[in-house]
Amino acid sequence: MSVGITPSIVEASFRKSFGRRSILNYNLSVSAIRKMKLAEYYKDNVTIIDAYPGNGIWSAALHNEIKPANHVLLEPLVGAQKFLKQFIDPSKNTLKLWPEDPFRWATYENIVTEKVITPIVHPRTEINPHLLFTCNLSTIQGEQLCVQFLNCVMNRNWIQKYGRVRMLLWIRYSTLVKLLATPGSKRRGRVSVQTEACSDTRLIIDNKMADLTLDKQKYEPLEVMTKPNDIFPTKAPIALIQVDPLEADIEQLDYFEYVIRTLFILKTRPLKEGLAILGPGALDDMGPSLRPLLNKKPADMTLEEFFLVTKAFGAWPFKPEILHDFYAESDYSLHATSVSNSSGRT
Amino acid sequence: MKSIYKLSGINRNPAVTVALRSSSASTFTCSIHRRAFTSSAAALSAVKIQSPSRGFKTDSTTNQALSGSTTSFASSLHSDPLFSTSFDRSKQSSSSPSSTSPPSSTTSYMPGLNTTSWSSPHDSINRHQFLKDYSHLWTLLEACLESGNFERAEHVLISFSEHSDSKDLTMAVNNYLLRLSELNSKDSNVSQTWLRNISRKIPKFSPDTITRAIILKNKCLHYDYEESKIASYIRQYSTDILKHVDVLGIDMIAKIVKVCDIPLSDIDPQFRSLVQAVLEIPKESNVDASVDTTSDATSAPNATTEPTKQASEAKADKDLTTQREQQEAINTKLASFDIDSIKSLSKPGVENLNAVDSFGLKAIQHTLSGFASNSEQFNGVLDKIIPFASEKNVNNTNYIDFYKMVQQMESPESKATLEEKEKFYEAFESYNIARQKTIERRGLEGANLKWKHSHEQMRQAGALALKPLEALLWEWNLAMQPLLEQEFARIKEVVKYTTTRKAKDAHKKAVAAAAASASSATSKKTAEDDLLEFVEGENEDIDLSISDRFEYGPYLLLVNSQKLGILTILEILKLVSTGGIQEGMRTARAVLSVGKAVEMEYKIAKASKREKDIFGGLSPESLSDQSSVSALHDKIKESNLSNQVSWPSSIRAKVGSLLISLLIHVAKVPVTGKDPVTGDVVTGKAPAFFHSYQYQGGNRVGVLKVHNFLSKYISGDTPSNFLQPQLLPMLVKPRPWKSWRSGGYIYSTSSIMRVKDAPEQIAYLRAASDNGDLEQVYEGLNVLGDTAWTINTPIFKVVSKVWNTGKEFLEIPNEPGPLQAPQAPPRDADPQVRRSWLRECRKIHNEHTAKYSQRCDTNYKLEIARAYLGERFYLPHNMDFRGRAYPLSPHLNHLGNDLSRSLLMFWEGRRLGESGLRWLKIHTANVFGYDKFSFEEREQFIDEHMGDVFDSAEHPLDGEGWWQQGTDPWQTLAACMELTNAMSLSNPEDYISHLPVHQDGTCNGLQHYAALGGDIEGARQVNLVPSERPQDVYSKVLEIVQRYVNADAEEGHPLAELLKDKLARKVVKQTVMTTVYGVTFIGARAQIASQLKDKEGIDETQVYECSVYLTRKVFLAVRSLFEGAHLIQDWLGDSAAKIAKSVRLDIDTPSRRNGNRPDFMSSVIWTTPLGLPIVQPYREQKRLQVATRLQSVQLVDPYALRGVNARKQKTAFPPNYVHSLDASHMLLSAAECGRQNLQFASVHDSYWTHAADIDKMNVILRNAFINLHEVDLIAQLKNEFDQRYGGMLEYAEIPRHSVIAQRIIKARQDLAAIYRAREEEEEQQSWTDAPKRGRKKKAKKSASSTNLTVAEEIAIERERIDLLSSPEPEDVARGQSMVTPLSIVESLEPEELDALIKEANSTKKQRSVKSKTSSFIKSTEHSGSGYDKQASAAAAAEEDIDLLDDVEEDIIDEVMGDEESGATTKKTPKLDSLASAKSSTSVGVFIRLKVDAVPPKGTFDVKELRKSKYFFS
DNA sequence: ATGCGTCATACCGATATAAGTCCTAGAGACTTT
DNA sequence: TGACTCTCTACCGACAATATCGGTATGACGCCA
Repeated sequence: MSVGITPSIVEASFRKSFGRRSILNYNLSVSAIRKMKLAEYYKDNVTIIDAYPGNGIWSAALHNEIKPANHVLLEPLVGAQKFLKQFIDPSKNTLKLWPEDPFRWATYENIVTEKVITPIVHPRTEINPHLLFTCNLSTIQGEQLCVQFLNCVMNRNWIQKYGRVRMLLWIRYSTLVKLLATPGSKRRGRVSVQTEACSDTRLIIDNKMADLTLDKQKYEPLEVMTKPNDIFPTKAPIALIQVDPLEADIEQLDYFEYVIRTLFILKTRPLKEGLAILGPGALDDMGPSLRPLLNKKPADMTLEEFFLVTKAFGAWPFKPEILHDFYAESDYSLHATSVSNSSGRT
Repeated sequence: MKSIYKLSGINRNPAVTVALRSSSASTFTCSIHRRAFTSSAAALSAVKIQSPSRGFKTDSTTNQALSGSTTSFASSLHSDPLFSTSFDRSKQSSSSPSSTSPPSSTTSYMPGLNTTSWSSPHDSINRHQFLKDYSHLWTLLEACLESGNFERAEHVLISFSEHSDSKDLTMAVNNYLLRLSELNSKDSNVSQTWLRNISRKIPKFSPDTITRAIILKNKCLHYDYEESKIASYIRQYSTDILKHVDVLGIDMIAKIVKVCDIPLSDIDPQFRSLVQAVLEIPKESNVDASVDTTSDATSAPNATTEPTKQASEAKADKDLTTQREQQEAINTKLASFDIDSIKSLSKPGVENLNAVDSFGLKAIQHTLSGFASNSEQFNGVLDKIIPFASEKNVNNTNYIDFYKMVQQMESPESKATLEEKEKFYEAFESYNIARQKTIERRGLEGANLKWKHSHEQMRQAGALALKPLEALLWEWNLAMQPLLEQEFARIKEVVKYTTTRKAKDAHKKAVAAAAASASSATSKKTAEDDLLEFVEGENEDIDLSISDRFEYGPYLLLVNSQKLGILTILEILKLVSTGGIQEGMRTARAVLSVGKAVEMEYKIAKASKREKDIFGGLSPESLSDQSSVSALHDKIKESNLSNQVSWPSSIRAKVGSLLISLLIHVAKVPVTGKDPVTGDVVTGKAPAFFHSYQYQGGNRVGVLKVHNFLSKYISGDTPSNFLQPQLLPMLVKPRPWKSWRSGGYIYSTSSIMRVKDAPEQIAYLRAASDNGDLEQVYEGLNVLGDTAWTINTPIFKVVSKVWNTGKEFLEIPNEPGPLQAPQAPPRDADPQVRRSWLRECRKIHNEHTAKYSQRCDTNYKLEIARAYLGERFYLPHNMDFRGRAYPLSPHLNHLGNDLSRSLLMFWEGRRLGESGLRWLKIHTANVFGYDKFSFEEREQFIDEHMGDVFDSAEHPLDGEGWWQQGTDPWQTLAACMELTNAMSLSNPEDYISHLPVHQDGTCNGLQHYAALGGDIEGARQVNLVPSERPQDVYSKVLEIVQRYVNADAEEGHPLAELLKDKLARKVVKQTVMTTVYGVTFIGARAQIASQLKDKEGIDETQVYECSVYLTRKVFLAVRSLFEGAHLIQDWLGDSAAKIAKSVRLDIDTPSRRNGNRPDFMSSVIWTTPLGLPIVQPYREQKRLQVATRLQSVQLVDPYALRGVNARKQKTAFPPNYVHSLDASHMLLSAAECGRQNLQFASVHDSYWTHAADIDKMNVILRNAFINLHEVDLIAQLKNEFDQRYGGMLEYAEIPRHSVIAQRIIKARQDLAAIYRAREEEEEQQSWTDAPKRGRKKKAKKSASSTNLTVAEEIAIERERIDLLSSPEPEDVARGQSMVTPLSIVESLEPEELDALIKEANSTKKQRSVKSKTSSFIKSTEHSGSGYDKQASAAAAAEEDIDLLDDVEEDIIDEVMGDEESGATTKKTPKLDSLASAKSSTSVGVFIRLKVDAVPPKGTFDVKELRKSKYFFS
C-alpha cells in the first residue's frame, strides 16, 4: 500500500465494500487527513490499529499520509484479506494483516502478546501521539461496537489504557446523529451525553445526501462526500468522526451512568418525572435541590445539568444500592423437565 | 383501485367510540371503502352492478337520543349465502347453527350481520366486524348499570343496539330493565316508562318473556303482591313468564303462585320442586344459615347510596361475626344428624409449616377447619361409632380428618348403622357445599381484620417493637381509603356526563370559577390539596385523566374501597420477585393482575348475591332435589351479564394501575441511610414500592420494585399467604360441564377450553357447544372432575419434615439465601473481564430466581396440601385448545411433579384383590424406574426388594433410603408405604388401597402415528403389537445409532471413535421424544450436547462437533425406525402448510407490510373424533399500547384480524393433531371408566386408577384406542380439509413450456393492460375527487410495470368468482367471459394439472439437489469435511499472516463473486417472476387448493393391540 | 342548510432503547432496485 | 429478472417491552356564501 500502488487499489476496490459501507474516494480521504493534520501529530514511532479495513482505500490514505512505523490491519473476512494481500509488500514490516476479528476483545490482547504491535503508554495530558485507532463501524453491529468503544473511553480500559488514544471511526448516519445530538435535539439521548462527557468528538467527513438534524455550527465537517461514487454502497450514508478522549475524570461515574440511562427513559417528560424513577422517594428527597431543573426535559438538558443531577444523586442518602439490574431469562427448565420427565420416565 | 388494498372489514367504528369514550358528541359518518372496481373496463366493471349492497357510503342515521350524534355501522361486506354454509364435522355432515345459543358477545356467528368468516367460509363461524368494541360495550353496560349510571348505560345500550343481534340486544335491555326496577322497586312505572321509550329509540328491540318477568317482579314489589295487579299481568302474557326463576326468584314465584292461585303445573317442571319446597316451609323457620353474608357489600357499593367508610368497616366486622354464626349453624346441623362430635381424630405430629401466619391460605385453612375446636359437648356418638376415638390426640390438631373418620366409619369394626352413615354423608355434603362457597367468596374484609388486630397488638407492645408485616399492611389499606374515596368522587364527577367533552367543559368551568374565587381568598394549602395534586397530577394532564376516568371509572366503582385496598395489597405482595425481577415485578403483570382481581371480586360477589336473590330463603345446599338446584344455578349463570364476557385487558390495566399508583403513594416503610457527606445516620420514611424501568437486552420493561426493607419480610414461603382462593381444589364435585362456559367452580366462570387470545377458537367452540357436539367431551371431563382425592397424609408428614429443615432434598429446593453477586471488577479492567463478570452475575441471578420460584411453587403445593389434609376434594378440569385435559386448580394437582403426585391419593379405597396386589407391585417398580422389563420381572424385582420397600416406608428419612434412588422418588415412597401397609395384613389382598396406579403409553405420540399409518414396524416398536417383553424405543434407537457409529469408527472417523463407547439411552431419549414434536436439527443438537457435556472423556471443545455428528445419526435412526410415522408427519405438515399459505377469494386480505401480496388468513382447523373443533391459534399478533396511570403497557389485541403465522401453523400441526387424538383417546377412556364406576385420572398419556381396577381399565383404554383408530382418521381429515379449504387457492408451478403456461402468461398480459388502464383512470378520478387524499401507501407498485402483482391478480380472480355467483344472469355471463389464470387452469382435467405440477416439481427438485448438498442426512456421509474445515480455520487464526497464502483460491473466488453480485439490482415481485423465482422453466399459478393424497396405509391392524400387554404399562 | 378551510386530536405504525453476538447450521421467509 | 439478509430453531401448559414521533384520518369549529 505504498504510494506507488495507489491507483491500483483505487481501481481494484471500485464498488467493493465486503458487506460494509466504505469510502471509495482516495483523494478525498487524503484531503481530510491533511486537514486533520494527522501527519503532523503522528510523527514518531507511530502505530495504527486499523480495524475492518475492507477495501483498503481509507487504510491506504492513512498509510500513505502518516507513514506509520507499524500499521496493522485487523480484517477477519477472508475475501477482504485476500484482496488486501495484493497490496501488501511482505518484504516491508510496516504494514501487516492480522486475521482476527476486531469485535473480540481478545484480539487486542493477542496483537500485543504476539508482538504485532508494541503500544507506548503516553501520559494523559495529551492525545497519545504514537497510537492511532481507526475502525469501520458501518455495519449493523458497528453501532454496538461503537458504543462499547466509547464505554472504553470512559472506563479507560481496552486500548484506552495506553493513554488518550484518538479514534477515527466510520459510522452510519443513524449512529452519527445519536452520538452528536445536541441538547434540544430529537435525537438527544444517553449516548450523546456520554460521548460529550468523555470525549471531544468531531465530524470529519460528512455525506452530502444525508439531511441530518445536526448542529451544523458545532459539527462542521472537514470534508464532504458529494459524488455517488465517493462511497459504496452508493445510497448508504456514512461519516467519519474523530473521537479524542478527554483528560479529565468524570465524577461519580457509576452514578452518572445510572442517572443518564434512567433519565433518558422519559426524555421528553419533565425532569421531575424522571427523578421519580431514580429510586424510591427520589423526587421528594432530591427535588428541592434541583428545583430549577424540575420542569426541564432531559432531552433539553446540557451535560453540566446532568452533572448537577448526578451530584444530587450521589448526595442522596437513600439512593438504591444496586444500580445495575439483572433479569432472569424465563428459562427455568428445572421444573419443566421434572414434570415432563416423569410422564415419560426412563 | 385503492379499495383493493384495504381490509374492508376493520374500519373503526365511530359510534362505538362514542359510547366507550365519547370524545365527541356530534355527527359521524362511517365510510366504507369501495371494494369493487369503478373502472369502465367492460368486463370488470360489472362488479359494481353485481353487488349494489356493498361498498357504499352508509347512510347516516340520526339518533336524537345520542345528544344529536349520528351513528352508523358499516354494512357487511360478505353476507352472500355462498359463503354461509354451516360448520360441519366432515363425518356427520351438515348441521345448522343452533338457534338456542345463549346470548353472548365475545363471539358471534351470525352470518350476514357485520361479519366475515374466520378461516374458511365453509364453516359459518363468523367474525363480528366490531367484535372488540362489542364486548367492551357489553361489560361497560353492566358496569354502568351496577353503579347506577343509567344515563350512560342507555347511551351504551343504543350504541350496542346498532350492531348486535336481536337476542343479545334483548338480553342487554333486560339487564338494564332489571337493574332499573331493582333500584325502583317501589315504583314499577319507572321501568315501564323506560321500556316504552327504549322500544321507540331502538326499534330493533323486541321484548321477550324475560322482559315481562322483570316487569312482573317490579309490580309484585310495587304493589306488594296485590292480586289484582299481578294476576292480570300474568293473564296478559301467559304463565310462561313464571318460568324465569332466575329473574323472579323462588320465593316470589311461590308467593305469586299462592296469591294468584296458579296451579303448580304451570311452573317449569325443572323448578317445581323448589317452589314447592318454599311453599312447604313455615314462614319463620325459613332462615338460611349458609347463604352469603357479605352480599350487601356486593351490590354496587358505589352506586348512589354508597356505604360510608365506617359502615363498611363495621360491616366487615359483622361479616366475620356472621361467618362464625354461619359456621356454628352448620355445626348444629351436623350435630343434628346424631354425629355430635366431629372433633378431630387426626393423627398427632402434623407439624405446622414455617410460614407467615397471616392471611390467604391461612384464612382458607381457617375456613376449612374453623369449627373443629369448639366445645366438648360433641364427644359422644362419634366415640360410639369409632372405637379408636379414645386414642385421639387432642392437642395439635387444628383440622378435622374426615378421611380417617370415614375410613373408620366404613371399617368392618364400625358399629355405625346404615342410617347413621347416610346422615353423616348428607351432613358432610351440605357442610362441604357451604364451605366451598365460603372459600370461593374470599373474605377480604376478614384479612383486613387480622391486619388490624396485628396492628393493635403492635401498638400495645410499644413503638420499639418491629412492626409485623400485617400491621404495616393495615396502615397501607387505611391510608388508601381517603384516596380511594377521593377517586370515587372524581369518577362520579366525570361519569355523570355522557361524553368526555361535556365533562371536560364542566371541569374547565369549575376551574375557572375556582380561580376566580381563589384570587379573592388566598389559598391555603391543605392536606387535601396535596392529595388533589397527586391524584390529579399536572394541570395539563387533567383532560387525560378525565377521559381516563370516563373509561375505567364505571368499573372501579363496582367494588368498595376497603376491598379494593386489600386486594391490591394482596396481589402485589403475591407478585414480588416474579417475572425474573429481583425484589420486584413487572408493572404490566402487576396492573393486569390487580385489574383481574377486581374483576373477579366483583363477579363472584355478584354471582353470590344473585344466588341469594333467586333462592331467597331456601338453602340450596340442604335441598333434596339437587338436580333442580344445579339447573337453577346454571340458569342463573347463563343469564348473568358478567358471565358472558371478560373485561377488556385495557380496562383491567387501567383499573389496576390506578390502584397500584395509590398504593405506591401511601405505602411507606421506615428507612435508615447514611448521609454520604456527613456520614450521619439518617432515618426517614420511604415508599415501600416504586415504579421504574429496567432494560432487558435493549428492551425497556416497566417494573414495580419493593423497598428492600420490605423484601426482608418476604421469603419464598410468603406468597402462598396471598394466594387467591378462587381456584383451589373443590370440596364438592365440580359443576358438570354443560356448555362451553358452564361447569367447574360454583361462582367463578371458566371456559371449557383455554384459549390463546384467539376469539376464533371461541367462535368454533361455541358453535360446537351450541350444536350439541360436545357431549362426549363433557362426559369425559366430568369423569375427571368427579374423581375424589385426598391428601396422602403420611407423605405430607415426611415432606413437611424435610421442608422445615430448609435444606435441599430431592425435588424440594432449599431456602435460598440472599443473592450474593460477585465483586465487580474495577472499571478499567479489560472488557473481557467485565463481560465474564456480567455473565457470572446473570447466571447467579438466574439460578437464584429459579430456585426462589421453585421454593415458592413447592410452598404453594405444601400449603394447599396442608389446608386439605383429611378432606375430600375434587379437581375440576378443562382443556387446552387441542383437547388435552388440565385441572383448573394450579399448583397442587396430579399433573405436577413427582412431589405433587405423591401427595395425592384417591379418597375412595378399593380392595386390592389378587390382581390389585400384583399391579401395586408393578406400579412400585415403575415409579422406581424399573419399567423396561416384563411384568413378571417387575413383580419379582419388588418381591426381591421387599425389605427395601418396608424400610423405605417405615424409616423414610432415617432408613436406607432405597426409595430416594427411584426415578420418581416421592411416588416410590408413597407406593412403598401402600405396599407395606398391604403386606402387613394377614392377607394383603384384603387391603383397601387408595393409591393411584398408573398405566403409561410408551411413546404415546408414536403409538398414534403408528396406528394412523398402519405401520407394522413402528407399531412393534411402541408396543402396539403383542410381545412378550416391552419394547423400548429409546434403546432401539440407541442400538441403531450405535451401529452407525461403530461402522464409522471402523473407517477411522475420529468422532465416531471417540463416541462409540459413550453412547447411552439417556443421550438419545430426549431427542427421540421430541421428534414427535418436530424438533429441528439444531434443537436436537443442543439437547444432545447438554447430555454429552457431563460425559467423561469428551473434551469441552469437542462437545459441539460431537453433538452435530451424533444428532445426524440419531435423526437417521429415528427416521429409519419410524418411516411410517414420518410419512404421516410429513403429510400433516405439508397439508398444514398448504392451508396456512392458501389465498382466500372470499375476502380481501392484503398484507400489512407489502400491499403487493395478500396475507394468508386461514388457520388449520379440524374436528377431533369426539367432535371438538380445533383451531390453531397462531396468527400475527397485534399489540396495543395502553396508557395507564403508571406507564403504558403493552397488550395483545386478541380481536385484531391478522394473518396466520404460516410457519408455526405448519410446524405445530403434526404434534397438535396427534395430541388431539391422544386427548380423544383419554376422554373416551375416561367416559367409559366413569360408566364402569372406576375412579379415573390422567396425565395426558398416563392413565390412573385403583390397583384393583387396572385390569378393567386396561381393557377400556385398549378398546377406546381401537375404536378411535378403526376408522381411517387421516382419510377423514383429508376429507374435512377438502371441504373446508377447497375453495381457496394455493400456489403451484407448472412447466413454462406447456401450452397452459403460455396461455396463462398471455392472459396475465392482457389483464395487466386492462388493469393498468383502469388504474390510471381511477387515479385521475381520485385526483379530481379528492386531490388532498393521499393514496394508500400500502399499494406500492411500479407505475410503469406491465405485470400484475399477486394481490392484483387475486383481486381479479375474486371479481370473477363474485360475478359467477351473482344472482344476475348478466353478471354471470360477464364472469364467464373473463379469462383469468384460474379459469384457464380450471379448464384442465385434474389429472392433467397434477401431471403438469409433478413435472415442474421434479425439474425443480433436480435443480435444487444439484445446486445444494445441504440435507443433513446427505452430508452425514461426508461428515469429515466439517471437521477439516474447522481445523483449518483454527489453524489460520493461530498462524502467521503468511498463512493466508494457503487459503484456497476457490474460496476466495466464491466470496468475491458474492460480493460482486451483492451489488447487482433487485427485483419486484411480479407474478410472473414469482413463477420463475425458483426456476425459469416453470410458471407460478394459483390453483384450487387440494391437499396431497394420503400416504398409503400399512397393513397393521389396530385390533391386534387388544392383546398387547405393554401397550400401556 | 351547505360547504370549505383550518386546527386539534386520536390512532396507528415506526423507531429507538442497550451495548458483547449465543462457539455452530440450515431452511425458509422476506425484501425491494 | 434472484439473491441477500434476517429469523428461527419442540408441542402444550404458564405469559405480555415501552417512550416517543410523525403521518393520517377525522371531527370540531368558524366562516362565508
